[in-house]
Amino acid sequence: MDIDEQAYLAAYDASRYARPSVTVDVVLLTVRDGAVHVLLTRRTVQPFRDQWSLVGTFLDIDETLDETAHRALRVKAGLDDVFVEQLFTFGDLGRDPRTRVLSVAYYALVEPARLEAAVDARGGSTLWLARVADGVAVDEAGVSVPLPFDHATILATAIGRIRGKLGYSDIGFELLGDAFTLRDLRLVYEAILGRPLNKDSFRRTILARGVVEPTGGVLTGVGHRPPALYRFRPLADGEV
Amino acid sequence: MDIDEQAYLAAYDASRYARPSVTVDVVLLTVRDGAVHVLLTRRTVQPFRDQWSLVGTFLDIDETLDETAHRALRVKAGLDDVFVEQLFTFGDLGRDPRTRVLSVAYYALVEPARLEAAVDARGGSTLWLARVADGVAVDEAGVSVPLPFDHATILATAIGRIRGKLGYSDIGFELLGDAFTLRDLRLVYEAILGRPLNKDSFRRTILARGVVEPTGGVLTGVGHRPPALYRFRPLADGEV
DNA sequence: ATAATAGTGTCTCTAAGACATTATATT
DNA sequence: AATATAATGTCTTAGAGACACTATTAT
Repeated sequence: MDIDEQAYLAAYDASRYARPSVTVDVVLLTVRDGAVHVLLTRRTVQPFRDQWSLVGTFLDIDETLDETAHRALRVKAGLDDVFVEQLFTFGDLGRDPRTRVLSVAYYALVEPARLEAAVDARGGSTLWLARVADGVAVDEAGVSVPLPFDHATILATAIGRIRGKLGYSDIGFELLGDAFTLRDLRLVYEAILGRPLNKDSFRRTILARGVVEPTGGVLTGVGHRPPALYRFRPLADGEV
Repeated sequence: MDIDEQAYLAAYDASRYARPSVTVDVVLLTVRDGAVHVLLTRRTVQPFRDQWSLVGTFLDIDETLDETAHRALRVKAGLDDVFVEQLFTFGDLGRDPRTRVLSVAYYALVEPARLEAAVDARGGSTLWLARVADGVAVDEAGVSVPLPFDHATILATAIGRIRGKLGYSDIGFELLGDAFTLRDLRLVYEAILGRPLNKDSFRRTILARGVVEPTGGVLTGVGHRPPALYRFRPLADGEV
């Protein structure tokens, strides 16, 4: 860095350019009872006060985007150590009635037990694990839930993204606990894809990929032949 | 919207929250001579003055992110009507020495003839169509070119993304003109994937997908049997 | 014993790789 | 005529769907 550049940086005034506000909104998903669910939080402030919305917060000036996503989950849902991945940045002009606000959207995947515990801890009036049908949040009666801002678009985008990533990544395992049956795994896949999968091919394909290994245990008390339990085994670099 | 909400919005002060600066940086790619190339522009201002960088600009407060990407291409490279798609938003703390700057990165794909015309129009001292090897911009001697900010990461991310999208989208056709041979198309795929493809399977797979149709013409003057010319045929909705 | 799902084995079908063969231009 | 690539056809191989059959538990 030369003298010119040092002088330039010292004199730099960030307010010369108009700057938008930036939020991070997180689509926190799980699969329960064969259906995708999204964690919604009731807004306590204007605008859209009392409406159910995605978990989000304004970006702090000294934290990375990933850190903002984790902070939103920690503060708004009491969750730590959640798998998150950046989804898309939404920047349409009218998307926030207050002012120009960009939303850097993330999706997060977590096993249902942890989400249910989070909802129980905060109480059902502030958190709600809503079912998602065809990319739309719906209530118990199957009626679609209106979401503020462009959160409906963000949710639908997240569903589309993880649907696509399911085939070539290991994100499906984020939605399961430490031990699971191949049936559990298949139900997760079917819920996300929204269609049934061939039971036999699924077993063969998953086992052939080598991404799961038997724990040695079986699941008993199910009224039929006990299925073997598996755990996720991340493939070593370069391993087939 | 109720009275409370109207009053709230009227009184809203965006400066309450710290706001980052936001740029849009575009990875403008093409395939020429069997290799991926990226359009770089020489920086005329601090920081990193005179270094080659991606095409980018600060977000205007009243334009969408897509519009900013198109404006960057128009102003910095003289290109209109280019295919662009959002890539990822980069927000690490130290990525810009001036202040906190988010970069919403895009990639753009265009046929080589248009890019060469753009470089010729502006002159080689401001624009450079650099070859990309293994996700890294290199000069004529194959030596890697240092890029400012985290532009090297952005470029590598773009290459990875289009590599993945090649299999399940039609982005490959953005890199070709109106009429092309199946060989041209295969060379584009091979350049992006960085590996040779089976010639026969490629022909069969592409034709079976039905995304190209013969123009009726052939390419002559090639010293061997003239190959048929094809054009891109976007599939109708629901069409296999 | 019955019901229900787990798990194995086999056949078929489809798509891709390998390779041989014919076609048609330039030189 | 020689050469180079286009284009077609056939054989093989790998993986997924379909389905039959056996295994093992709870009730």
